Amino acid sequence: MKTQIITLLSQALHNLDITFDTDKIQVSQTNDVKNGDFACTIALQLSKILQKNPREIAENLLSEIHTCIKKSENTAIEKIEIAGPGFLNFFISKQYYTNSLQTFLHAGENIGKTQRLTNKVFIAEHTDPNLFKEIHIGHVMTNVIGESFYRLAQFAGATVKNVTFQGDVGMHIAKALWGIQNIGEELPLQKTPYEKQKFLGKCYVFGEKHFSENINNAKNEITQINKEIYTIVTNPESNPDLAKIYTMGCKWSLEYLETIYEILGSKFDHYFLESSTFTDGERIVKENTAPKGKKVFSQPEKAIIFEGEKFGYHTRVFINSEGLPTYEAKDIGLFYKKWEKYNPDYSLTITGGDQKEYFTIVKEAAGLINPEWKAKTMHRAHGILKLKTGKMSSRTGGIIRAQEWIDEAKENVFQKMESQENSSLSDFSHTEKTNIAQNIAMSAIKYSILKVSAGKDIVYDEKVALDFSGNTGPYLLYSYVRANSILNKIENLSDITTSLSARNADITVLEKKFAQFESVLEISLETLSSHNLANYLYDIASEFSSFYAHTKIADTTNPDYEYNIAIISVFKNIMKNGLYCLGIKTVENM
RNA sequence: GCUCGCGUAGCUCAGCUGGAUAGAGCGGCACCCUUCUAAGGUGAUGGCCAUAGGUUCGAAUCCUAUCGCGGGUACCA
Repeated sequence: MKTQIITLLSQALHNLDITFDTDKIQVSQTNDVKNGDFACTIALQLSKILQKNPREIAENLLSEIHTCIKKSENTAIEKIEIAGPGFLNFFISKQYYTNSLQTFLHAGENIGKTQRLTNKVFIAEHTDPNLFKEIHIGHVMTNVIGESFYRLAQFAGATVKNVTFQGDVGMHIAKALWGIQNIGEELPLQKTPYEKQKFLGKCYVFGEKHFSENINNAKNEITQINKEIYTIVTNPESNPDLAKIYTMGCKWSLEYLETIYEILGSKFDHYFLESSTFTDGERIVKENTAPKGKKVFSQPEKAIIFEGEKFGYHTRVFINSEGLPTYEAKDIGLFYKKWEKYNPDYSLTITGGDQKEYFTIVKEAAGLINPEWKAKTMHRAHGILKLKTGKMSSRTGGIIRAQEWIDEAKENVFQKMESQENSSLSDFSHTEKTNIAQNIAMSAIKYSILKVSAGKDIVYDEKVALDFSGNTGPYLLYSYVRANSILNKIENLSDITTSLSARNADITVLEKKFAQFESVLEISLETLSSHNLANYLYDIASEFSSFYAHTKIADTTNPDYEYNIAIISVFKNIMKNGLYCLGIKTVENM
């Protein structure tokens, strides 16, 4: 409809011999019924250029628009008014809304899916845990944001690849290995994957503490272990004892990670490991180091560096003075691997905000090696999930484990479910209720992350996990459950909604918002801001709740019965697909 | 120091390619279950949009400066 109005306006402008760039015509959907359905500021924009009173311009435009409408036999626009300083307010006919509702209904469960990125390969890299270390709430944040973009790209028709880059070599591993050797505790061989992971995390913290405070010569020993790890991955025989605990630890971590990915709802197409990228990274960096090669990097002393100052950034080390590749070189290796494996059109990486400049610099260097790497890579830095005490760090052990956060939320939801009166869940088994509780808890966690614009810090306090009313994930799920519950009671649903006649009562705000769904999905992906989608879904859930409270929907005596059912049906599909794009799984009962 | 980002209601945040009276949620106040799930709905209250200038018919939005907070700043990731 918006484009129709713009076409109409540009036609009218043309007829009046006014030159104005069509792209600059501003038409927006209004929030207040009295301002019509769409408003245009064209007369205000023109007043500067034409040196005329905006209302006068609006009058002239209006009569020309009417002429154009008559010629084109356009019936969708019912009325146009001039308001305020010179707004043109367009009122749309009921029949138009009936037709579009019918279209949305026809789209069914595919509503929101487009072909925009067909034949494009889109990689989403996120979560990026370090083996041996604990998975904390910061990882959840990266995961939730990344998963959302993965799904948005999927809805846009792209060939999507969900990947993660796991750190299995480097100082953190050395610290953990040293910790295992020196902590003086028995290995939890018979324990659960979670207990094993906790043990590894504890060893890491132990090693880190001894390293940073250099207790018992730990610094030298750990540095030595770090060097050996790089050898072990290609030749385990170089240090069989160390290789044994290294392999064991990696296995434990990977096993546990699978369980947490399962809970988070992420399925990865590929797991990149640092151990398999550092060789390529190292090679490529050396090939491009002055005096030979492309001279991307230089080696003024022992370390190989990238002089970022030339690009307005700062210098970063790619291969350290020990001759070992840093994370920077591993990332170069990752660029290489991604292109070798997928040759993506879009390669998105999600990290914390503290890596914003780091990533920009590595991307800059990568672009000098292969321009495509830079051109097709996007980076979304998100804020830090902070404790009130400050930035959380797994180095110091001051972390909140992802598992604990989720378990706590799940337990809270379960309690809430049990305390509900008139619960529809009374016949459900404990397992079924637990599953529902988990979905609701995850919706609360995911939505609390996605509803604010990525890039901003989230200050975590206990309430985040406890908050289930208002602008929250459970509120959205609840609206879905209520809509679903109504539709389940309708027997001949498809018969009712095949051919609608115009609504007798006024057009609802809810159905006006349906038309925005597709563009919200598009904007969310293009601007890498899922909070647009999150806020949109809250908006329609809120409209739905109000509609629900004021209208008896399943009332067959209501002349708008069929129309109302159609609205609810479309709402349900939009909510389901919208939540899917946020990585939130719907529940049928709660 | 340099550099990037942020500062909107008591709290947490939307709104920022300039447009009609700056919007939500939470908390507090007053109502609503003889209607499909009250994890809900309705109403009232709550704002020098950090500060000071500038551009403009029009600024929370753009520009400049100041203050406050945070990230980054050579061998961590």
